[in-house]
Amino acid sequence: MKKSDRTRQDILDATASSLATAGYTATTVKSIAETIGMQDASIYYHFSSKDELVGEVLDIGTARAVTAVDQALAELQDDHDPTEALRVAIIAHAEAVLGGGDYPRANVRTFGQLPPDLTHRHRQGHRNYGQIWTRLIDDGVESGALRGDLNRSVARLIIIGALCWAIEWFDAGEEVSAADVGEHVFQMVVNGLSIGEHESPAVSV
Amino acid sequence: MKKSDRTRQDILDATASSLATAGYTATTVKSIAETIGMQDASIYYHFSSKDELVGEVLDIGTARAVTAVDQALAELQDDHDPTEALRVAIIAHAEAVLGGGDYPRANVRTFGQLPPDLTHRHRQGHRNYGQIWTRLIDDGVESGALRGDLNRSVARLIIIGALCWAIEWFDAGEEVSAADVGEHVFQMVVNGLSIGEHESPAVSV
DNA sequence: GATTAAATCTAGTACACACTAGAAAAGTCA
DNA sequence: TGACTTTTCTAGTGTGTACTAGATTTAATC
Repeated sequence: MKKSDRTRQDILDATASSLATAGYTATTVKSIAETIGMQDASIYYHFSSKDELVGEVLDIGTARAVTAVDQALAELQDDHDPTEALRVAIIAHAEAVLGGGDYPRANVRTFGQLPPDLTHRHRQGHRNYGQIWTRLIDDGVESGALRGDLNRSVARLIIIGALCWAIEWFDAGEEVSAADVGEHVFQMVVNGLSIGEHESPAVSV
Repeated sequence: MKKSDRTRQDILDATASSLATAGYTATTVKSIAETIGMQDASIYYHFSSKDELVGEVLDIGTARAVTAVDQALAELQDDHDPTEALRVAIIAHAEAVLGGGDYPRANVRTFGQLPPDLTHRHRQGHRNYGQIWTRLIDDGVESGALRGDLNRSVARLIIIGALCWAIEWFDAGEEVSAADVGEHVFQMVVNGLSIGEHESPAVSV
C-alpha cells in the first residue's frame, strides 16, 4: 500500500515537471518512466492511460492555483479596499504559476495543446477560477474604485492572459521575481503606465 | 512554373489555417494534403520537410504582424504623442493576430509548441518584433508621458502577453471585435482600471 | 501529335507512440 | 521459511507519423 502511493506520487511529479517544461506532446509515457527509473509499461499499473495521468496533474494544478489565490485573499484584513484585493490576487497568481511548483505551471503551459477530451474535462475548473476574478473586478467597479466603462469579462481575460503568458518568457534565474511580475501587472493594469498622481511604488528592477 | 506556385501557396495557406486552429502537433502532413485534395507524399515535391513548411508559414506570419504594426505607426501624424503611438500599435497587433489572417495567428498559437529547431529559427524574428515595442515604450518614458519606475522589458512583455493570450479566448463571432480587445488592452495598460481623471472612452460593449 | 519536363500518385519504410499480456521479481506477513 | 500479494519487467501489438522511391499522370514545348 505504501510503495504504490510513493511511486504514484513520483509519476505525478515527473509528469508535472515534464508538462511544465516540455509541453503535452513532448511528455511521453516513456520519458516519464525514464525520469523515475522505470519501464514505461509500469506506469500503467498506476494509471490507466496517459491522459488520465495528465488529467490528474492538471486537476492538482488548478486546485493549487485556486488555493493560493483564495488563501491570499483570506489573509486580507476585513476592511481592505477592492483594489488591494485585486493586487493580492494578481501577485498570488503570479507566484503560483511562475514561482510555484510544476503543477500550476503544467496547467498554463499545456493550455491550448491538450486533446479535446482533456480540454473539455478542465473547462469547468477554468470557469471556477475565472469566477474568482469576476468577483474581484465586480467588487471594484461596484465600490467605485474601478472604472465601469470597460467590458469586465474582457478585462478579466486580459489580466489572466498577461499573467499566463508570462510563463513563456519568465526566467526564474533572472533578477525579476515572480512577485515582481505580479506587481508589474497590477501597476500597469490598475494604475496604468501613463503618468498620473499615483504614488510611485518601488518595484523597478 | 505557374501550377507549382499556386499549389505551393495552397499548401502554405492550408498549413497556416491548421496551425492557427489546431496547433503544431495536430497539423500533420497528411491532414494538410487532405485539405487541398492531394496525397501527403505530394507535399514533399514542394517542401523538403514538414518543419521547413511550418517555418515558412511562421516567417510569413511574423512579417505580416511587423508590417501591420509598422504601417499603422507610419500613418500617424508627425506630431503624435508617444501614448497615441502605443495605442495604434496595440490595436494593430490585436487586429493582425485576432482579426487578421491565419499566418499571424499560426505564429502565436504555436508559440511554445514548436520543436527546438523551429523555436531557435524564429528567435531573431521575435526579437525584432520586440524591439518595435521597446522603442515605443522608451519614447513614452523619455518624453515624460509614461512612468519610468517600472521595468520596461517586463512592461513590454506584459503588453504583448495580454495580446497574445487573447488568441486563446477571443471569439470572432462575439460582439467584441479584435480592435475592441486592443482598445481594452490599451486602456488598462496605459490609463489603468482605477478611477482617475481619464476621460471615459466609449469602448464599453 | 510527339517529346520532354513538371507534378502527383502508389506503395512502401522506419520509427515513435500509447498501450497490453503474461512472466518475473519484490515486498508482506503468517 | 513459505504462501500470497503487490509491483515491475520483458516482449510484444497496433497505429499514426514523417518521409522516400519509383511509377504514372498531367502539363508545356516543339
